[in-house]
Amino acid sequence: MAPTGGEGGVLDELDARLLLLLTDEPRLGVLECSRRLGVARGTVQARLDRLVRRGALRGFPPQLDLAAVGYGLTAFAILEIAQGRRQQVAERLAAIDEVCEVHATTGQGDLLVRMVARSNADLQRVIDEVVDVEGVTRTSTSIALSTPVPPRVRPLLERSLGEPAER
Amino acid sequence: MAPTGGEGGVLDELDARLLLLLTDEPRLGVLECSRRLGVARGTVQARLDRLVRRGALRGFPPQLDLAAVGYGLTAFAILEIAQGRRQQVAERLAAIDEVCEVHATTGQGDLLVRMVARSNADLQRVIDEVVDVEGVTRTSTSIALSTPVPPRVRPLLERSLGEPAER
DNA sequence: ACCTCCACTGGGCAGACTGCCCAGAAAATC
DNA sequence: GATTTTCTGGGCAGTCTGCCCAGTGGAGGT
Repeated sequence: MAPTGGEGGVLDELDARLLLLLTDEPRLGVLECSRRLGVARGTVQARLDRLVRRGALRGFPPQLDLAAVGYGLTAFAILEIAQGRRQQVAERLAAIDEVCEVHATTGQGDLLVRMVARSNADLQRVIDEVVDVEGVTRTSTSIALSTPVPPRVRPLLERSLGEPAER
Repeated sequence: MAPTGGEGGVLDELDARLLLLLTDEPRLGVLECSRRLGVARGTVQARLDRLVRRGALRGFPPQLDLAAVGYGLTAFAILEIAQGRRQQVAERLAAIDEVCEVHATTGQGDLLVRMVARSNADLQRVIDEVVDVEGVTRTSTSIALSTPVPPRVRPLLERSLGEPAER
C-alpha cells in the first residue's frame, strides 16, 4: 500500500496543508501552492488529482452571499411526514427553488429543511409552500436571526495536521 | 444610475449566467467564460470584480466531501439556552472542531447546531461536548440519515435569468 | 437636440502558469 | 536487499492573465 493511501480516506499532513492553503486563498495556482508548501510542482498536482479522484475534493464552487444577492432571510423547518412518503416529500421540496438544503433525520422530526427568502412576505409564501407539500403531517419552523458559526471545515483540517495520516 | 447597478444588490441576467457557468465548471478561466457567454473578456473580468466588490461573490473555496475524509456522520442539535447566554454559548460551540455551523433562531429552540463525527462513538463524544456547554438548558439531537437535497443555490440563480435586474 | 457618462468591444503585449513528459533520488514495503 | 511508489527538478509548447487603449452605443441629464 502507498504510505498515503488509505481506504478510510484520511488526509496526509501534506494534503491537509494543501487544503488549508486553498481554503484561505482558493485562487492560488498549482505553482504558487508548491512554492508555499515547499514541495515540487508535480507533487502538488499529483496530490490534487488524487484528492479529486478519491472524492475528497469536490471542486471549487463559487460561494455566493445570498444576503448580498437579495435573499436576506433564512429559515429552518422540521417536518414530520406520513409513513413511507419521505422520498416523495423530498422530491416535492427539491422542486421549490428557495429550498436550499434538506436532510432526512432520526428523532421526532423526519426532515430538516433550510430555505431562504427575500422578505417576510416572501418567506411566508415559501414556508406555506413547504408545509403544504402533500405528506407533511406536522411542522415546526424557525427563522435564523444570526449565524454565530458560518459553515466551516477549517478546524477539522487543522486537526489533521497533527495526525501523520491514516489510523 | 447604471443599467446594471442596483443598491438592493440583485443580479443582472449576465451576472446570473456567469455565476451559473461558474457553478457548473468552477475552474473555468475568465477567457473561457467570455467565450461561452458570448461577451468580451474585459466584460467578464469587470463583472467578476464587481460581484466580489459588492460582496455577492465571496470566492471559490475548495469543497470537501467530509464523508470521504473520514467524517461520515452528521448530526443536528437544537439547543435551548439560559437567558442572555446565547453569545457565550455560541463561542464555546465555536471552539469545538466538529461543530461545523451554528445558527441562532426564533422558535422554541435557540440555537441550531450542525456537527460531524468519524464514528458512532465519536459522535457520542461530540454530542456530549455540545450538550455539556455551560448555559445549555435543553437539547434535542438528530442524526442525519441522508441528504435528499444537498446545499444548493442553482435554482435561485436560474430564476434570476428571467428577471432583467433590480426590482 | 446635444452632451456626458458608462459599459462593452476587440485588439495587443509581456509575463506567468498549466498540462505533460522524463530521469534520477528518496523513501516505504516486502 | 529488491521492489514499488513518491517526490524532485527540469524542459517545452500552448494558453491564460493582468493591463492598457481607442472606438462604439445606449441612457440620462440639460
